[in-house]
Amino acid sequence: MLDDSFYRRDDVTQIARQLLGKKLVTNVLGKRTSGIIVETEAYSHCERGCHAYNNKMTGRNKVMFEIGGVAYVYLCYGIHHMFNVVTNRKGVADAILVRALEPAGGEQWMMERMRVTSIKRITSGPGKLTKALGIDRAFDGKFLNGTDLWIEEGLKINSRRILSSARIGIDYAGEDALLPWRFSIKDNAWVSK
DNA sequence: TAGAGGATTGAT
DNA sequence: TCAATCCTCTAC
Repeated sequence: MLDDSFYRRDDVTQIARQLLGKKLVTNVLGKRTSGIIVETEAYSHCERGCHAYNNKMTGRNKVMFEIGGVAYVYLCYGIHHMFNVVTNRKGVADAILVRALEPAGGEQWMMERMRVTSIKRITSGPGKLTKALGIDRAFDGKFLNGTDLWIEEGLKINSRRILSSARIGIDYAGEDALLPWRFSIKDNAWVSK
């Protein structure tokens, strides 16, 4: 279990890098599933790609303004749940989208939830990993140190193995869409395409 | 209160 | 390339 101080820091891109290799665990209806985080994206209230750009608070994103260490979960395209880690101090809306995991426990439950018989690419995308781990909006605003959702130490990732690139699917953000705030583990097969 | 659109995915 | 699918936000 990570210490609260891990999330309550100022530099969201630094935390996004350090989340790579950590293990995300859920325990939903007695089915424990987990995966190593292999891809993240940082979002800051200072740039237009963020739901809370310019400190705009709405019913959906208000959890982003909470203290670092809680989950921000919302529905996208009416179909997919997105899981984010809220960072920074209360009132400062920064968050990190977890985009892909490498399965690391409970694969049989993930396959059951996804209705597939192979673990191939089962968590390689933000909408897929939430479904595989049973994450939905019931987790929105929950602390990441609970008994049904938490993040713990996993693998040590050498900084030379971390790639950075532009974030996905935020063309509306103008030049902020070009910020290299997407981080992934080099040559990992579970990174989204 | 109506209308537009989204931090995606998988099939065509 | 396109539809699925529904909640959120904005404007009227």
